Amino acid sequence: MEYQQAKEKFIQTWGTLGSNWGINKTMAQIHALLLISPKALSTEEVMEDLMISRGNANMNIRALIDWGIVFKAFIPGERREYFIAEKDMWELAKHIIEQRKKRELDPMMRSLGQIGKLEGGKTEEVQEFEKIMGELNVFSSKAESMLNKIMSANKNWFFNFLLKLFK
Amino acid sequence: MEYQQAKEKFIQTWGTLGSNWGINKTMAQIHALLLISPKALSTEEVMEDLMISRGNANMNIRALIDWGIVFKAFIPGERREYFIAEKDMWELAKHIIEQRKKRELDPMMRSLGQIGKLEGGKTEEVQEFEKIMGELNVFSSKAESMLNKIMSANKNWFFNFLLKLFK
DNA sequence: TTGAATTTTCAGGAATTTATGAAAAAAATG
DNA sequence: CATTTTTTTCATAAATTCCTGAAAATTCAA
Repeated sequence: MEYQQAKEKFIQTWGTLGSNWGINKTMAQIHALLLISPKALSTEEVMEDLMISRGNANMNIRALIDWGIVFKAFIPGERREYFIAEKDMWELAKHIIEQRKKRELDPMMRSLGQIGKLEGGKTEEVQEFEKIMGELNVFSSKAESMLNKIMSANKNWFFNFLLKLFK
Repeated sequence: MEYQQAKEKFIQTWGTLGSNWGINKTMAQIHALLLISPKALSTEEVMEDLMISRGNANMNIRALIDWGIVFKAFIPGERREYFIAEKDMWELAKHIIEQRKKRELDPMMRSLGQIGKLEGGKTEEVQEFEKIMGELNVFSSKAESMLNKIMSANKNWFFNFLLKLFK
């Protein structure tokens, strides 16, 4: 396959994946473009490559920066801003998971936390409700601690590797 | 808080969570309703409780069944169909993860797999592209094997519990 | 300062997704 | 079978999300 063709396929695929997971397609496509680009790109270049408007490019680049998976790159002698993506897959996954947790799961658990103890008689409905809420809490805290373990395990893989070498 | 109020809050919250993650709101709300319901509900009851149309209720209940997180319940002497949700949080998570992987991640990886070796000279772009593709592959297979381990670990928690009791 | 280059914002329009409701199909009853 | 009940389908409407482009704001260099 030819490079240009492969690149387009990747950008397209990454965009579809994003939109399936509630991330807007353009944002995911910009991310894909920066991910495979060996050098930092300007807003101008992103606009041209993906054929999107300035407003769209700007908004989505900012959003990627907010997520911590794209950074500004300072290019000496250049006035415009250039952008580059986080290329380490584990860092990338870590940031995405952290952000989504912070933005969506935490508010949800807080919202459910507000429910507190239910008044009135313990009807069958109320009992079931309280049971499910309890299980949700247990689940979410277990899942969180596991994710933390996984992420720190993979962050320290090099250290672990050294450890194994010498043990 | 009163039961009815808590129930509405939960359904609302679960619906928002779903739509953030690319699952349609009504589907998530029906799921929430069935999750906290101690008894199986009919399409009629779902429609009434969530104030949605028959078509909408039907389509989304079918989708939940497709996902393997809602089942038909046979109620003796009843003509209509009744539905009940998977209540075990780990089973629930397992099904959702499996399905999304199967429906979205696997096709993506397959699509990227089609890219194969790139023709022509190994320019800087081509090198970077191949590097990122390689890392994506490593990442996705590692992530998959970890998820499998986690899920099976939690499936066997009772066995592990017994093991600890006697060790 | 001034003015050119660059970035940001946002109202309105385009595109996509989701819901409705009535008709068709299917299933159960007798 | 014929009839009634229940489920499914799908064209169109409604709602939501996303994009554009031009104007406003900001930044920078001289």
